[in-house]
Amino acid sequence: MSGSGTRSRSRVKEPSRHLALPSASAAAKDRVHTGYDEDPKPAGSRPTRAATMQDIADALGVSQSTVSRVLTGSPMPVPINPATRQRVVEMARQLHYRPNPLARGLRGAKTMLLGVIVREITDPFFAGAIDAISLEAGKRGYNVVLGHAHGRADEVIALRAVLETRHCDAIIIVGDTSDQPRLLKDLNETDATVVGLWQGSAFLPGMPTVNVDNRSGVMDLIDHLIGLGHRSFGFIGGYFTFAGGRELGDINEREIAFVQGLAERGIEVSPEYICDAQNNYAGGAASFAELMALPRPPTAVMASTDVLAIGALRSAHRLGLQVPEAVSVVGFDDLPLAEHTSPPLTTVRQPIAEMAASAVRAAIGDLPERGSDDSEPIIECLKPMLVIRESSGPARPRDD
Amino acid sequence: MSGSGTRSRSRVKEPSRHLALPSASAAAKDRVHTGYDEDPKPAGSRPTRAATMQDIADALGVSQSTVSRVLTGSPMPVPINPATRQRVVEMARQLHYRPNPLARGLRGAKTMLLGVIVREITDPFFAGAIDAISLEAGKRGYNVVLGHAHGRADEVIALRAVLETRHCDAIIIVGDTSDQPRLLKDLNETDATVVGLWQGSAFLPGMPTVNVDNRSGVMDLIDHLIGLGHRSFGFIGGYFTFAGGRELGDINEREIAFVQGLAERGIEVSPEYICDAQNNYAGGAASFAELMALPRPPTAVMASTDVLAIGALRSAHRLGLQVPEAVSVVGFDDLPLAEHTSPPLTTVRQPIAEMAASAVRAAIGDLPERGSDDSEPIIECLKPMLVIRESSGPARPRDD
DNA sequence: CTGAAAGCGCTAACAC
DNA sequence: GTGTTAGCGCTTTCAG
Repeated sequence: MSGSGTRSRSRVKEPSRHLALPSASAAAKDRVHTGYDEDPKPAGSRPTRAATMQDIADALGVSQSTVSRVLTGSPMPVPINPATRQRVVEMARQLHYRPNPLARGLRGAKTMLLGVIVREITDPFFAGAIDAISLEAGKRGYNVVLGHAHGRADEVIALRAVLETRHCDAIIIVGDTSDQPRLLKDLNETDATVVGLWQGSAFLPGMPTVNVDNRSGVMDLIDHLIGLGHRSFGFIGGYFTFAGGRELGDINEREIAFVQGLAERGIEVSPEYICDAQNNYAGGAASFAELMALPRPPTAVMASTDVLAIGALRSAHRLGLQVPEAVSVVGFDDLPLAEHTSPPLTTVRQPIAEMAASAVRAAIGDLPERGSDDSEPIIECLKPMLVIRESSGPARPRDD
Repeated sequence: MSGSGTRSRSRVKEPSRHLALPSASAAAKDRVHTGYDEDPKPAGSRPTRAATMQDIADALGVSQSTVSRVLTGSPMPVPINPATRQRVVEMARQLHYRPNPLARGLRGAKTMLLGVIVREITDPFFAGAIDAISLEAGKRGYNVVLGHAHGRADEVIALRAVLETRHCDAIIIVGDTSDQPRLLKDLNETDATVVGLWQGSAFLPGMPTVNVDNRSGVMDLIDHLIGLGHRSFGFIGGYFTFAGGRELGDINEREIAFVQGLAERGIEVSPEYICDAQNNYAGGAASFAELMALPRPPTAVMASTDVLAIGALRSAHRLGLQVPEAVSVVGFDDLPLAEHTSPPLTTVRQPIAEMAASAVRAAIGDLPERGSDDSEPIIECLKPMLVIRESSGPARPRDD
């Protein structure tokens, strides 16, 4: 059967297709003139073109659909002759066959790509987040496409790019984006599922979101500090350059929780005890110095992120201030570095892995086997955990 | 002309396609079964299906190829009636038309995706590298697909995934992979360009690679230290868990340069002065402690990465050793954190941005406008720069 | 068990 | 200027 009506659309190997096939079938008359390339191979660079199913079919004298059936995977809807199957598989390997995901995608298959939009990879916290997400995604056979916002203006563009290029089955937005109204609007025009992670309180209605319970973390910190005798506090907020000076969701929530929580404990904090800085080491250092320069500096400083806290620690060292003897410093996040600073940082640990897992689950569904469970909450809010180390200690006696 | 033979493949909106079209156009008579969408929208979940060119064409009563010509971009090979163009553009917007990259890709278009395989995103150095790469790629309209190796076994798999899913036009491999022979072999079967970044000396012959000049950096450090009077050195090498205990390319090169460079200056270092550790803060701390526990501890410790050096700094602090008075500590990389440690770290700065730019250029060619320049070297090796801060100082007088 | 045929959404060579 | 036609590589009926 390999001789006669075996083709129709079964195109023939032309000189143009640089792929050494075992044999050339006899259907040359079928061609109209594809005009597709008389071997314009530029300059001995690219290796041979990837083999297609048709190549395998032609080489074997079977139909392309048979090849497809064999190679297409397990849920064998149609029984196939073991012998044929065997030959196909063999030839596939021999030809280094690789399925073309684009073609599969066109037919409706998933791309197995998860888009992740993030503000700063360079921020150790987000780096960890990506790590966790990509690990989780990997478990489900997904790869991560990074939509990286290096600056305010770029963000929208990055996102558009990931969207325009609708390669992604789903998208996770990491970090607050309330300053990017268009971004979220755009997202709604995608057919991909969009979920938010660490969106602070700024999530979009209807968008599945997973957050940390910032208030809970801050309260733990406050109670810990108050328990140590502190009554005078400083706060370092943080923002990213391109957020237009606005604080971002989570950090903003932490600041509010700080002020409110203290108030609930009968402690008022005046505005000069609250600093804002760029969310990086230098910003934390500068703010800390500002706080210490106050007429009556606080005995405890709470930084809204570990990065800021680490900057503060450095600043204290430079100022000759012992931590925690002279001032206590606490952070938020519990970065890997937090236990290796001098002194090790008291902070609040975010359940990054769980949060990432949750977000990924919301984005691309449960592990392959399981069915979807629509009863899940749209907004999840996980509690962080207080981690007491050495940067917090008894309040030094007030001077007054 | 819009009336007669207008379709053939111009398929009709069937109930299955949930897309609300503005009007039924004159081509309605063509329809075989107009029921164009009883809006069978499942259950208020997914928004409407993305519009296709055909949808636009049908709505306007023009041919799909006309739509394609209009929407396909600038290099207008064929003149189009401004009026038609206008209507098409308008309808496209109205229908929220988004080109389907998969279909375009099938037709041979680039995916505009750059694969990046990296060992650890969590390592601040690599995080910075990704940042730089993604920035550079963005300038060319490319997005980054992360192939993340969370552990030894996974690496090959991650890579395969990125390859299997041949979405990427090119791939950059960040970090040494000589322990992954299969990986590089696999890569050769791809039709995407593969370039190596920080491959150490382990690059694959023929694969474009860009590296740092590790020897040059180490020599700078050595000379700096010798200039300060140091004669007794310790070295902290590093490896990743899954590299099977082997040191990785760059780190390995640094160790060799360390030993050789010192030898050239007439200084021999015995093996116990060379420690290996996992390349993280804890590893650096442990190795430093080991070194200090030696009968005659070195007066200067060179860590092969800043991460290790930062761990060492922490260890020194815990041991009550002043840096640099008691010991000098130097690193390699110049992480953002390096200038915010206590004391700020003397290290060697890698030209990350330039290296990333170089790699991206090698991977996806020059900026859109420019033509390709084949005269470039396959292997580039950039020189790092010594950055002297406060963690290095005069050698303390020898006890003997 | 296997082949033929119809597209997925888009580009491009060819007609009028 | 615009329509027709042929696919890109693969999945999926529908017929044998």
